[in-house]
Amino acid sequence: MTAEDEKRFQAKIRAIQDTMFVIGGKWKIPVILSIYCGNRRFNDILASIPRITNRVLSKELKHLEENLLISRTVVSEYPVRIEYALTEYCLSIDKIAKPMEEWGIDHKKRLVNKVKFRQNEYPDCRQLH
Amino acid sequence: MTAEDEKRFQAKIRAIQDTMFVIGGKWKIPVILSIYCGNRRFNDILASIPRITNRVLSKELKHLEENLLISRTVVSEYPVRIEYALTEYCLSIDKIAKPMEEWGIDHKKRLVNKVKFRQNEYPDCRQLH
DNA sequence: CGGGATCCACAATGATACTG
DNA sequence: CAGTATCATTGTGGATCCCG
Repeated sequence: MTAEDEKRFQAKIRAIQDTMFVIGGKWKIPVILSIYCGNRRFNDILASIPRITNRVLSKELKHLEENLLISRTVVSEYPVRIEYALTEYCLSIDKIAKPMEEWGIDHKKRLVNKVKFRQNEYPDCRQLH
Repeated sequence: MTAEDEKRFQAKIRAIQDTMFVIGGKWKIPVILSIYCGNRRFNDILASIPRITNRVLSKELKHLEENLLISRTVVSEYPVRIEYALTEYCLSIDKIAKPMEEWGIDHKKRLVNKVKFRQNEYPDCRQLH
């Protein structure tokens, strides 16, 4: 393995880690999908995702905003509202979400006989409207 | 949003979370790439990934083996060796790794002016050989 | 309503030592 | 060599309260 190969691999790892940093974790995809589904206000999003707390949601929204995936708009009416929306750019994550979804489905079939498959079961999401 | 849409979204979220559970986290991609690069023995892999500890590596290897991405073979010569290798199936993660890599690279360009981009800087990987 | 501040429990990780 | 065991530390998230 040459030094150039090394560099390529390092770059690859970093890029993948970057992606995971942005959309990885327990709540980012649910938050994005919640907004995608029509929830625009903090408490609506909060209510739509079972078991999430306001502190965590707050952090996640900030993170997603910093990464340009969502926008935060102060609507200055009375009373003042705050609205979240997906950015155009956010739709680009479908490029990764799709393959991940497909792989996840395939993988589950492969492990159908195993018990210890997933630790953090994603909760029922019945309130997504 | 109908009840069926709801179910579809729940399934989508779960599938993506499943994928992240399997290949997400700090070390799984580095471990896979290390083996891909030719490291087959525990201590070689350990030495090739900066800052990983044997305890964590041990867990990661077990996790990857349970998920059929790597194989663990006891070579009964004298002295006994243990060899890790990628499975054929493991190569299928390229379907996700590629899009993630590309997205990560694009995303970084977009955030070139932001400082707080990535928290856990992946270490220099100079010992990957 | 949209969060921030604080406190606390538990999980994840590191360091070090040890074993078959 | 290929890990496990133990302990200390850190981090992460939940629960709760509070505030403009």
